Amino acid sequence: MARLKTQTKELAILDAASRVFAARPFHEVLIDSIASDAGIGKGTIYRYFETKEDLYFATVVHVVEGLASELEQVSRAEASAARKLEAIATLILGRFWERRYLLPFFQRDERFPALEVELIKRREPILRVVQEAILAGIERREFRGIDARIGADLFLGMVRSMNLFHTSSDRLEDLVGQLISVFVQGAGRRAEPETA
Amino acid sequence: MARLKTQTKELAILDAASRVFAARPFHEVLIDSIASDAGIGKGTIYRYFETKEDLYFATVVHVVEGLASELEQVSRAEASAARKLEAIATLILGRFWERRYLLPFFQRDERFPALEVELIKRREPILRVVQEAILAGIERREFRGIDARIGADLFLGMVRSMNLFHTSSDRLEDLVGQLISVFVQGAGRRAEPETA
Amino acid sequence: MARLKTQTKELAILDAASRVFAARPFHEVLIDSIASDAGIGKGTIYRYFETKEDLYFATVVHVVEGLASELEQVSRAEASAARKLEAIATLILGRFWERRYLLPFFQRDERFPALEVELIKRREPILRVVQEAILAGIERREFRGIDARIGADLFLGMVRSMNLFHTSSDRLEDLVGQLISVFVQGAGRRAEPETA
Amino acid sequence: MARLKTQTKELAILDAASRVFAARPFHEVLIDSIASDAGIGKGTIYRYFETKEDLYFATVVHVVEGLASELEQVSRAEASAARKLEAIATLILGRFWERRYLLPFFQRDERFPALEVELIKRREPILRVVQEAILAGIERREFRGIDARIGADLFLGMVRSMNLFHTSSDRLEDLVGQLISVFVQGAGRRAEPETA
DNA sequence: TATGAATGAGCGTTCATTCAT
DNA sequence: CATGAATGAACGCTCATTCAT
Repeated sequence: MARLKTQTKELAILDAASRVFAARPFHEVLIDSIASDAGIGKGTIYRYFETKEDLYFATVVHVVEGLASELEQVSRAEASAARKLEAIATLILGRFWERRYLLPFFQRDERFPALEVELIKRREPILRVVQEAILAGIERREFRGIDARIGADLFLGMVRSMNLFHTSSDRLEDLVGQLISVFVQGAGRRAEPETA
Repeated sequence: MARLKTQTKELAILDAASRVFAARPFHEVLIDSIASDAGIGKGTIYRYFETKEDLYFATVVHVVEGLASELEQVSRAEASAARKLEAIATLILGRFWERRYLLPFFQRDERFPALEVELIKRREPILRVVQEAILAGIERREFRGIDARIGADLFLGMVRSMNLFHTSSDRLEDLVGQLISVFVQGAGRRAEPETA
Repeated sequence: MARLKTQTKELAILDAASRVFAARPFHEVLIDSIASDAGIGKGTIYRYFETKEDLYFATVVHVVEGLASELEQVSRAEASAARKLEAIATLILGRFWERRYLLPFFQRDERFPALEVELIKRREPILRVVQEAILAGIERREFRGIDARIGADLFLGMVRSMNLFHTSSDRLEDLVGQLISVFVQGAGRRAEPETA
Repeated sequence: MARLKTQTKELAILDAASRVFAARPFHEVLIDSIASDAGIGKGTIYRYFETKEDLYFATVVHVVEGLASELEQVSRAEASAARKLEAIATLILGRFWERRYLLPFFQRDERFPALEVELIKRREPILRVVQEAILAGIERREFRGIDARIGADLFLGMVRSMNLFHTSSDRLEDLVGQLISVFVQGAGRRAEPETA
């Protein structure tokens, strides 16, 4: 049970950290804020994480892993590529709708060159789920043969944009609908005329 | 001439600031670095800008305005919507290919809630150029009737992704090609009927 | 038996503390180190000693008393003053040969003005043994009539120097020999008359 | 003149530091205390010294060098060995009569193993002056052939004792007199009887 | 006007002490 | 009684900002 308690407190810290880091950039986050958000003393954080940077890194990993495992459920479902991507976008945006800052977690972060490689590795699972959805779409002849890595980056770039720039009147489903529509059909008109 | 000198020095500071802010997040940038990059004394910066935040804001405005005026050239050219968007993406990525950090300038930045509105207003010109290209495309019946504001956000999100995640082996033209191809035609296959 | 147990644990703490305090200055000693050296929990120390300073003080007293009782044996023995001082130096240096830090215990320590008086009182027994040896020497007309208090301070100062600056190639007996020789005969040559 | 100003401020800091470090052990000295003793802001100290440890080391060097150069004057004077040692003791004790803590500067300080070697090297000049006085005494047949290194350590150990344990009623000259008397003639009686 | 030395508020981190188990 | 997880006061160091020159 001590084990459980420890796990619990570490998780409480990570949850608090993910809330606080989500709201402000690294250097504006005070360890004190995280401690008080977690409802614990500042020193306690240092029982679980050696430095502020370690905590930041652990938080990114925590958040990304949580998201990745949810995304993998989606990925395993039987559905068309478009439906899968729709589910992915909905899930990511739903999770971060009110926390615009955390998304930088999924961006390159050159602040910590030493962690850069590791962060990119952690971003992989999410990128991979998108890539797999695209590849499955290509195999099922729903998608044409685009580069899946670049396609996934483009897709996630659109998701990030929707996260950063949605206004209070925007509805999640609408934005996802537009996003999927552009990603799948493109903005261009069908070339019907040319068949005439 | 004094006027000119002043202008010149202010510009020198803004140029230095745009280089330095482009390389690191706000809080890691030292006023000293900007001063020495500009080849002037640290105190001089405070003759032109009241605080570090003011300088940051002025730098964003400076960079965005420079880019916006270049983009407006593109916008006025006679070309298909796809070509215009291609030129826009090429211009933005070319300008920031080696400076991954500056792009956050075009993102919402909740660090300065007081400046938020102003920053969004400054981002407008760029967004507008993209929106106009899309609207022109719709008018010319090259594009279908998508929401131009959302379409522009999606487009810029893809551009941002290419900026953040390109590797050293990626070539600018290829990435732009893929981006335009996805944005215009989508990832989906043409509807079967037309092959009949 | 509970009494014995308590005594035992208190002694275990004091022994651990004397080892740890001997190795580093007060502020670099962690209560944790003492606890783990004693093989007990950190909280336990606080059952026996109110604060770190109290423990430090008790440790000095403990060490000094242990040394003093050994020195008193020497003092009671029937021997020349020179032999007694030799035995005293040998005993002190032997005990601290490998622990250069504990000797500050025998120095004035202005860190704790409140304890200063008490510490000086605790240092007394050692000083007294040396003083008594000197006084006995004077009485036995082996020594001339020097001030015994100052003489004892000078003697202990030499002992301290040998402790602080001996190198790995120095042998204890040699250093003690030189020390006694200087203290008893001085560095000066015998007065010429005796050569006549 | 800027050069002079800089020198002046650095010296002011070193002087303040030597006062403050002389009064308390390293870990009890606050950078703030040194700054306010020097009458400057805390940050200023960091313009001249990288860390607290660097400042400590520089202070030791500063004090020792100041003392060493004074001592070398003594050393070059034409006088008997006893007179030279008397002058040395008077000079050291006079300088530290009211600052008991600084003497640890001349002791081994295992706190900074990295600096240990360097500190011992800095202590050299002082030790050397004493050694040279002893060697000169031997050559002039005022002293017998004792080991000069050990003799110098013993001598400085006595000086240190006088510094640490003098009381308010002690007079400097008396203590120095006793010290020299013991070091030169020893505590032992002349062996007159045996000449009889 | 331009400079850069000086400043001190502010934050990450440590560790003696407490107290629930 | 014994423990060690939790605590927060305290301090070294940084860096935006000021101001004497």
